[in-house]
Formats: sequence, structure tokens, C-alpha cells
Amino acid sequence: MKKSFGPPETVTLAKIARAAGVSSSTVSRILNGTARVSAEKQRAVEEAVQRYNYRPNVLARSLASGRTDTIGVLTQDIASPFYGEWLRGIEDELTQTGRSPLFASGHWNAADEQRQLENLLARCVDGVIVLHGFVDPDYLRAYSERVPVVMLGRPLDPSPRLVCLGVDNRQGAYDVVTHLIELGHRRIAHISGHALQPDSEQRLIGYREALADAGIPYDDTLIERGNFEESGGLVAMERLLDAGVSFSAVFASNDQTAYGARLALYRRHVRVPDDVSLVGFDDLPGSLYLTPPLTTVRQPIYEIGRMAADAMARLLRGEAVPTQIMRVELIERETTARIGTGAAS
Amino acid sequence: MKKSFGPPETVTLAKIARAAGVSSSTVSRILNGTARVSAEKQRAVEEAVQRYNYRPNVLARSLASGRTDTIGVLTQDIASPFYGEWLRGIEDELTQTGRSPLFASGHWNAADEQRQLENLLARCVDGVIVLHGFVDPDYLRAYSERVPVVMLGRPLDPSPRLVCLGVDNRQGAYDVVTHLIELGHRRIAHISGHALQPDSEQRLIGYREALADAGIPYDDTLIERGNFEESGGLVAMERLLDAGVSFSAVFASNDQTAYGARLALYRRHVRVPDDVSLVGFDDLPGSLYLTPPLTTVRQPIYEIGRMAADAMARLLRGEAVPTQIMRVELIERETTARIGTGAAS
DNA sequence: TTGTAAGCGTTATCAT
DNA sequence: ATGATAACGCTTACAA
Repeated sequence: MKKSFGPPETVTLAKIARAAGVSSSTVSRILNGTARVSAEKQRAVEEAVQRYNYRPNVLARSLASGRTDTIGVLTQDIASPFYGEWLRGIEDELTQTGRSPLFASGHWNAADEQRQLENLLARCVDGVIVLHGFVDPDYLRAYSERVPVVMLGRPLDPSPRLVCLGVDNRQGAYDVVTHLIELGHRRIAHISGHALQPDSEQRLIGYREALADAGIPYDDTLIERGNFEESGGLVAMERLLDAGVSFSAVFASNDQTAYGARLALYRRHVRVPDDVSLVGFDDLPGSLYLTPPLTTVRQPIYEIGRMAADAMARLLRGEAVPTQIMRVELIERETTARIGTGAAS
Repeated sequence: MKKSFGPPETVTLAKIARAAGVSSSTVSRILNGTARVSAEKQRAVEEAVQRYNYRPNVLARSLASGRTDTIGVLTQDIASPFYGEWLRGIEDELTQTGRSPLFASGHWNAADEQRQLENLLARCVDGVIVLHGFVDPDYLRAYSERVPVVMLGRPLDPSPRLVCLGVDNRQGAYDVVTHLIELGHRRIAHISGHALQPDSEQRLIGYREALADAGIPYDDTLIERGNFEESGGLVAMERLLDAGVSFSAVFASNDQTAYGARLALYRRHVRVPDDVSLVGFDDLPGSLYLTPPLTTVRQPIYEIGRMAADAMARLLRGEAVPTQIMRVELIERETTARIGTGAAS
């Protein structure tokens, strides 16, 4: 009776084989369903597995098989409400198909992202899902030569091993601004996101197109740059207010920006939507709980996450996966109203 | 296993050794700094590594060495603003010490959590950090026999391989309620979290103690149960309002609950803080952007995440790590005021 | 200092 | 159907 202390001795496949009186190949076959095995040995092995509480060593398995059933997921910020939804979708779909995500954060920094991508490769992931980011497209193209890549939220020339999924940012922004115009607004401010960020650029384009189609001249004093975070929205809105330009509505480039803008408005006693209407983009879970609930563009973030994982699964099966740009839907809540009493400033 | 054509042939340690004209052990030594090597061979190897852009296969390395430098992190919800902060802290500290996190979600479900923990073990993580959850303490104790465990936000009997970190929930809640009482409030409602959730229970205890110390009788019609999420706060607050009980302040068991409560109040045209004061717990990043900014208890979530990773590092070094319960600080913002004009209902 | 060789725990090939 | 046995890519005694 050896009841040893210390780290319990590891139960290996070989030990199970010995206990069940079969070869290790047989055990392996049973565990993986790789081939038919006599019912008798099957039972013997299963019993041994139970008895020793055997768990295959994933490392060894992967080293031998060349597959890890692990998908690298390069996010930008593990704690962001937006990326969180993507991650959740990816994780749910991945685990449902027996795969696991391996998350890494790039912090919107091309160098970090590249380092993380190398790291994922060193860990032998079967594929990589990339969420936004600034890493060099050429690098990504070369990278996709080694493992398939699914890119979320960044349009790149697709290839058989590099597929892009996203939403129609231009259309969403166009719908927002058109809606605002229909409510009677003509002086519509816009707080954009990072420069060079494709989502931000496309939303600005949609904004301009809607204005143009309504015959409203573009006025760049109505544009402020944010950073896709609350802080940027706050500051941008303050600048807008300080500048003394008049406007009756604000289109924030994403919901987080709108949250910040909303605080700035509150601080200046500008009522929403009575004095100014406010619209965001994304429809984060928290937007339902803004005071008042935020009118925004619903982007099916979670679902896109699932689609990404599914696209990866198909890529891995060797199927062709087309680029997809999804339409997006305006959700009217309570931060928008027909142009009314007093305009800001 | 024959290497087929297609994806670039893998660069192995052996290839580098050959290219540099040394043995593979020498390459290994150089890469790991395991032993002194002649400067000449050092250079030759480094050059070959560069030239072939060699990356060690982490799987093989781990299989051989028995270490993975990977720490399993069992979270409950990858997309939660609260867990997000913990994860960010853990990730930052872990990567700074050359380790990587491996995230898995338990969804507040003991069975899921246990499955995930087994999975992490099969992946040979060097240790595990557990965030809340309901998995059986006895199971965890046995688990910690195999790899060290750091537990966040759940008080368990510590052991040399199982350390707990947390905050003083009771004290935080006590401070909240005492502050409210100092502002003149005597009818203070409370929206709790999940039953059996230790944080929630401790906060309720703190609430009761503060009341008792001020000679205010406990009234259970002022207590509603939430679920630590916005939805629960909304519903609980509606019930409170519908019940017609009078109160001038609400202590929500966490910030998300407060967000929900705040929306219910808005819907009923109850002004915050003019008509009722509202306090949360956690100080999530978003609480600064509530309208108005939320008075709450600051819990250094991110820092605790870092501490957890640090505690794990020390555990791995064989050091003893004490249980730590941190004090917590009330942050007065703008949802609380001296009891004023009209009380709700 | 450097090299040889024996693992690490699987899967996969090839006989039988 | 089953069992040897050779990979998988690296670390680490043990020798030299």
C-alpha cells in the first residue's frame, strides 16, 4: 500500500494499458474512437480509465498528432465591454465544437500584436482569430500561410486562408444621421474614433453621405476626435461645448464614446434628448441602462463572435469561407427626439 | 508522421543545431541560459536562430521540462466588466513574469467549473487562479494537491497550496450605510446579490451592523434580492417601488445592480440623488460615467488581479503566501445627498 | 564547455 | 482487431 505524499504520480496511457492488459495503441484507439475494438477490451480499458481517473495529457497528444484543437484569439483589451462580447461569442462556439480559445491581448499596438501572434504560433494553435488591431496586413498575410486566420472588424483582401467578417459601418452611420435628419436636426455633431481606424473612418463616411444626400453642408467644426473610449467622448464633448458651435444632435462613433459625451452634457446641464439628441454605435449591453437608454446601432457582436469561430471551423475543414459584411440596425431608444425647445450653446 | 508539402516546413531545434554546427543540447542551453557556452558558438547559434526565424515549440518544451509557464484562470464570465478587471490585472502581471494565462469560463455553475478545472489540469497548467464560483471546496482542496491554487473572492480555509485573496465586504457595506445615516437617511433599502454568494452575504451583514449601531431597526420589507447584474437591479427596484414602502436611499450590492436600479428610478421619475440616494459597490470603470456618477465602494479589482498573479508566482517559488483581506474605500460621487425634499413613494 | 542519448506521453505506421 | 515501434520537438542527466 503506497500512499505517497507529494505530487501524485501521473497516470499515463501506458499505465492504463498495463492495468487493462492491452497495448497502449489499443487504449489510444478507444479514447479517440480511431478504430473498432473488441467490446471486451473496450470495457476493460474504460474501467481502468475510471479507476485511475485518467486524463490524457493534452500536450503529448498535440505534439504527436500535430493538432491542438486550440484557437488563438488576439484581442485588444480583455476587459473591454465591446471585445468582451466578441470573446464570449467565440468562446461559446469554440467550446461547443470541442476546441478551446487561447486569449492574448494586443493593446492596439502593432508590435505587441505581432509578438502575441508569434507566441500563439509557438504554442501550436490550429488557427487564429484576430480582433481589430493595427498589425501589418502583409505580416498577417504571411502569417496566414502558416495557420488560417479569421479577421474581425478589419477589411483586408481575403485569401483562402484569411477571411474577414464585419458589419457595414457606413450604412449604420448613414442610417443614424438620416434618422436624426428626419427628426428635424440639421446641426449634427460627430465624435469620431481613432484616426486610421477603419470602423471610425467608415462611420464618418456614412455621416457625410447622409448629410450630402439631405443637402446639408458638411461643417468640420462639428467634428471632434475621440478614442472609442468614455474618456475621449467626455473630452470631445467638452470641446464641442466650449467651442460655442451650435448643434442639436450628436452622433458618437461608438457607445463608449456616447457614455462619455453623455456625462459632459450632464455636467453642463444640457438635457438629453430635450436639448440635444445623442446616438451611439454598437449597442453594448450597458447601453440599455444609460440614463436615458441610448439610441444606437445594433451590431450583433456576440453573434459575430460565434460566426468567427464557425468560420474558423470551416477553414480547418478545408472549406472556402467568403468575406461577410453584415447589415446593421438602428435601435431607437430614448436619447433621440424631434428637434425641440432649445439647442445647446 | 511524414511532413507533407504545403505550409512551410517547421524549423526545429535540431535544424538550428545543424546550421550552427553544434549539438542540439548546446542550442537548448543557449536558448534557456542553462549553462555557459563559448561566445563563438553562442553567436553562431544566435545567427542561425535569426536566419531561420526559429521559435521553440512550446508544447515539446513543456512536455520535456514538465513546466508550461501557463496559469489556468477560471473566470465566470469572460465578458463581465467586473471579471474583466480581474483578468486584466492577472494577465498584465503574468505576462510580465514570462507566464501566460489560460482563461476558461465557469458560468457560475459548479459542474462547468469542475469540468474546466479538469481541462486545465489536462493542459498541464502550472497553477490555477479561481475567480469566485461555486465549485465544491473539498474538490478544490484535493485539486490544490496537484497544482497550487489562488482563490479570489471566496473565503476558504487556506493551506500551503491554496491561498485566498479578497476584500472586506462587511466593512465596505458598513461604511456605505453609516455614511448614508450620517446624511440623515433612516429608511435605507438594500438590493442584495445571489443568495449564498459570500460577497453578497457579507455586504448584507455590514448593512445590518451599521443599522444596528445607529439604533435603526432592521426592516426586511426594505430588502430585495437581485442577481449582481443590471437586470436584477432593475426588477428589484421596481418591486421596491411597487410595494409602496418608503425609503430615501438604496444600497445596491454591486455597481451593476445599481445601474439597473438607476434605470428603474429614472422610469418612475424619481430623481437621484434629490429624491433618493443610491450607492453601489465595486467601482467599476463605468460607474464614473453613470448619470450622475455613482457613489460606490472602491475595490481595487485590477490590483487584486495583479496580486493574485504575484501570489501564484510566489507559490510556484515555494514561498508561503498568507490569506489577505483588504480594506475598501467609500468613494463619494454624485448619487448621494443629504436627505432632502421628497422621499420616494 | 560540449555532445550523446534517454526520456516526456501521445499518436500513427506498419506488420501480424 | 491488435501490438510493436517510430516519430513529435525539446530538456536533461550523464559522459567525455
